[in-house]
Amino acid sequence: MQSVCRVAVSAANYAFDRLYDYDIPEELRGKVQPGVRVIVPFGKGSRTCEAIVVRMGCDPKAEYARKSICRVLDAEPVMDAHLLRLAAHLCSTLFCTFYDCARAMLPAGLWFRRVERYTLAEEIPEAQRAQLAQEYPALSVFTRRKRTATAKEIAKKCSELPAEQLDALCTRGVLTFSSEFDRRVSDKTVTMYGLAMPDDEAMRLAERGRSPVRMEVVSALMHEGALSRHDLQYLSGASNEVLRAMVKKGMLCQWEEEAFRLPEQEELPPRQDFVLSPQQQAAYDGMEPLLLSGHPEAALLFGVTGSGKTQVYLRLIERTLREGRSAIVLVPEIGLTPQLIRKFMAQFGEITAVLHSALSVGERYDSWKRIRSGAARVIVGTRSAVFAPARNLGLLILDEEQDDAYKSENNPRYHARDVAKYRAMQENALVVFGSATPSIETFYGAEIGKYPMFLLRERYAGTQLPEVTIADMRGLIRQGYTGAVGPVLRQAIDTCLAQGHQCILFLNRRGAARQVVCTACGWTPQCPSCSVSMTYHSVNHRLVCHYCGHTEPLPRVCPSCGCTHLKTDGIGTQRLEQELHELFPETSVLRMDADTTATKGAHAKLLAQVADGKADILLGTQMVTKGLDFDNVTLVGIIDADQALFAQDYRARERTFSLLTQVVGRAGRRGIQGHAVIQTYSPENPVILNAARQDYERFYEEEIEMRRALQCPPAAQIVVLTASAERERDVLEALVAVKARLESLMAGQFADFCYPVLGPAPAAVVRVQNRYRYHLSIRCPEGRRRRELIGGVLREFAANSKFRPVTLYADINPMQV
DNA sequence: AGCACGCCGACT
DNA sequence: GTCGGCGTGCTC
Repeated sequence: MQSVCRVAVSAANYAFDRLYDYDIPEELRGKVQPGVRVIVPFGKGSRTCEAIVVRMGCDPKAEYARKSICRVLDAEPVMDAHLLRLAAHLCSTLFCTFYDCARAMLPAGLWFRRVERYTLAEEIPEAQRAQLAQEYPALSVFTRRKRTATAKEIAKKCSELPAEQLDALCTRGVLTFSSEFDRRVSDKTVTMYGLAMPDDEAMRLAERGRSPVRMEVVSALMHEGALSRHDLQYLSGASNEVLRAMVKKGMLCQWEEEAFRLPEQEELPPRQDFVLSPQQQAAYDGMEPLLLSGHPEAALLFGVTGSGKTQVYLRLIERTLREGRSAIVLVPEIGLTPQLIRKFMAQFGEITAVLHSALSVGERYDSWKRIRSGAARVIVGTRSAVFAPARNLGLLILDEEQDDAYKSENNPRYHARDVAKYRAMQENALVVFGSATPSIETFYGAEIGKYPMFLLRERYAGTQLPEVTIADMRGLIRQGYTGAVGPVLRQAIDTCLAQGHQCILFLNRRGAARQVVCTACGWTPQCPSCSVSMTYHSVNHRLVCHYCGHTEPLPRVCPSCGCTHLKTDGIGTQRLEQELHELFPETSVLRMDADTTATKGAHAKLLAQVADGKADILLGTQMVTKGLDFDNVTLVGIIDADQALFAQDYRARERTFSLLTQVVGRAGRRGIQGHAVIQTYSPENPVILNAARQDYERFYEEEIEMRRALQCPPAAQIVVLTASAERERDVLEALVAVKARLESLMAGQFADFCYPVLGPAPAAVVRVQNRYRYHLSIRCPEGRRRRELIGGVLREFAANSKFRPVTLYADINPMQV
């Protein structure tokens, strides 16, 4: 039996993240194996530290004294050989530590200990408790006020856990037992607040106390009736303390409510048999041999919006399952709707597992365990589900593969597409990239013959593509139109409503992006900790920073000149909602954006209202673009198509094209000719024209030329090194030093890997949460030399205490530069 | 990161 | 003489 092993420690930072050798004490020999987590002494002071066993054995020419493993945390591995290799591959290509990868790959539930709690039943009065305590001394831990205690607390007070007493008390109904994770990221319940007295009385009380915050709380609750803690704090700006005090004063009442749950226990619709259309069947027939080939494959399923890609996925998954293998389906965060989950649940029943950020830590952990055990073999989830410990993986599907949500913005800054390709290669699986508007990278791969491509050109059930009108918005203001809805769109809405149909209006901007400007001196409110101006939210009359979430009330007078005329400018969904109420007073408008869907379950409720025909106009941001199939929606309006084009990064055109194409595709689903109106100030822009024609190939041809000229992906990869610190000078000094180091290495040792280093340049938003951010960028190909050069420089940097206040990280092809 | 070691100034 | 300031270096 092996007596030594090599581990990756959690305490390591990038400068000293390598494998460390440890002795395995005799009594732990059988328990230590690759993939289990252990506790080891580490560093000068031999502090205890968590680590993961990466392999057995040790460095043969090691001449140092080894320390010994203290404890083994897992009975069975939490990472199999494939995932261990994947983690090693990711940390070398993405320049992060092994534990950064492990934390991304494993469910949060593994990192927190379970807490076992005993609670004194409500109907037990204090006197009875005291009496029972004579028979059961364990009850002396509880008092009139302390009615719940953890197993640890009880064990401490009683010198040892009186398990028999506690069991007996539980069976007698005196105590109840619960076992939960001690730090839960998202709970199954949310705390709700409501007024505990009549509205006017509460308001009078708040006024008498001369407390503006309390008045805000009362008025918010007067409007909404009841609100979750999160929403109430957002609307009123009240702190936890204020709310607690108001509950204590008897102004508010507080209760727990069930939070958003995925429809797991809900009755599932019966499994539907479906027949593939000829083109779907052709795509399936093309991919089936790839699935069964027994070696790694990748394919692009290029299907226009509404062509029924999902049916092809379902058939491929069925086939995978028949081979005894499992399948992972990834969807962008925004695409994972209850409707989609229900579809998979109905088809595959209890072997389906869902991995999604709305799950509580416990639920996520349970899903993960079911996958690891092999009980769940169809995994549907968002980005991080690409790491699901699927047994015998046969198929990986990335739906809407061009979506930005597949790229992680935190360490490890991976792209799910690349991880999927790597996993497929290692585990001999098939990857299917599905999209109506493939990313330029993927389509390029298909063009050069790297991936076979399968087409779905017709929309399901012969639905025609909508007729598209481009509405030129130039010069309208001069003609007296000040609103967001121009005459062409207005006419189209009228026609649509007159026919008894519904319409969707899409505004590519968040909630209430209204800039505040002082009409006298031009002052605009800035976030105190970020270099962006704050926007005005009319629901709560507050200014909000979209980068750090800071909010403050809208000042009555301009703090700069004292003028009382502050103009709240711009168009947000809220303002547009008002405008629509004025234009179409008889119709019901439903708004769907980050604000109205903030409360749990709100999203599903809104969708149900549209499906039931209770709303004539659905108005929203990004979230209305995907996955919504409503038979009665015949008109789609895009308020401001140019919005996404303004961003200067290389992906702006692609994002705009994809967004417009998808939104346009929402109109007219079944048998009815749909209509789309695109409002724009640049009606000759080729991206907009191509999107209106739904002409992907033409867009691609123009875009790939642009990417070649600008040396952007897929023509080249961009490595961006970002430095941040509280002092701007530190950031710049550090980056100048890093740039000099890179250049000197590329002049010498790395003469074979020499590329221009650009920068330092300020990040798109220079200051976020009081930290300044600048970056360097290098366009260079991936490979061993890049890993050595960038990895070496980052390691040197992390080891250099001179740069202590500055953090530096690398990002490959970041979403926004 | 976090801890020990080490080499100089202010102190009971 | 020693206590403690933080610069330097290492982590199996």
